Amino acid sequence: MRIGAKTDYALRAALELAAADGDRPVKAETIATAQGIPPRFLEKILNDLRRAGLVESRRGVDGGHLLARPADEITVGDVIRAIDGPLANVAGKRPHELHFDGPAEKLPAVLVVARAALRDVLDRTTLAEIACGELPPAVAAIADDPEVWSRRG
Amino acid sequence: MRIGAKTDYALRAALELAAADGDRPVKAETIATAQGIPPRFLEKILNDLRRAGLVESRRGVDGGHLLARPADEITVGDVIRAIDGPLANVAGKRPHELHFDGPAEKLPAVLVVARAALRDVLDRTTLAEIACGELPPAVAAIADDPEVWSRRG
DNA sequence: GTACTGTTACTCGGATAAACACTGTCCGAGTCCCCAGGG
DNA sequence: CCCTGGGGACTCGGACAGTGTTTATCCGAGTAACAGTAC
Repeated sequence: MRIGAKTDYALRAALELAAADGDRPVKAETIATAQGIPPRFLEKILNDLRRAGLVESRRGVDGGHLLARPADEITVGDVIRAIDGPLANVAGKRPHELHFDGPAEKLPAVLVVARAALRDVLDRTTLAEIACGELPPAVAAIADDPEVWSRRG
Repeated sequence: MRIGAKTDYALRAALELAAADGDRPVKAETIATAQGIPPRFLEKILNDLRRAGLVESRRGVDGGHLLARPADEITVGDVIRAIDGPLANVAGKRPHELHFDGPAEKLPAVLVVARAALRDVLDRTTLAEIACGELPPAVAAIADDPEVWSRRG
């Protein structure tokens, strides 16, 4: 699970929009200073999110950006996919498209299960839940286990 | 979860070693032709695996490579970490090292849980289990669900 | 009052670029085993 | 039978290169709201 700076920025920007969720759009620069994101780069990112249908933009005075859907209908997985493409890929292919011979035959199955495990977390948690600090019960239960935080990565 | 060609090669090479697990080493080129891996590149990969302590090598006639530990004590996660570094990183840091202010405060918790979910699959499944086609029950149960294979990823 | 025009503030989209990672190749050097040959 | 030397087979390690990705930056163009102005 490699998450680049761009995707990280996108997630935090989306959360900033989720928190400010009124009718009034939020300016790119407001988000940039709030989260310490390079302003010009952030514009590009918001563009990507807009093209993915997650964000809407308004030009002109008092313009800015706002979420295209309610914050409780957008998941972390949605944002990651908008920036990075599919959650899991192996050498450029999706895990379920792989075909190996010999002892590696069952390897794709393991990777597919790993992808499912990721989805189970990332597609279950919405921006609204993170923004107001109340994670889904299944996620919060694991996050409360200190073991999960300390061990090697 | 982005897995590059190199990590993919490493996994398949390790499985090839797991399957041939006798005392006699396997030549790099044998593995390369069996799995369709560029031979020179594979040598580099086997070197990385050796430096990570997963593989041992013997030079000379009848030399080659073999697993440093029994195949049922090496997990998929071990191989991925040997090639790629930590399973999860966000903008170059480990998920549990992140600190955000404002609405993104709980984001690291979600990512840590996602990492734990990945580990739960990748650190549970050993090379031996894949090589002989018998996945751990918890993994096999999910892999048998056709839903997991078809949906977007 | 209405229509027109200009200003301002912000987004949109593409061009540009440095740094880095990925994928793969090449080659010389090191090392081990086996066999041959001599004592 | 033992010892020694050579050759073949294979790994070791690093240098090198082409390509693509990441992480930005910059700038001109588009556009919406608002204010001011002429009729």
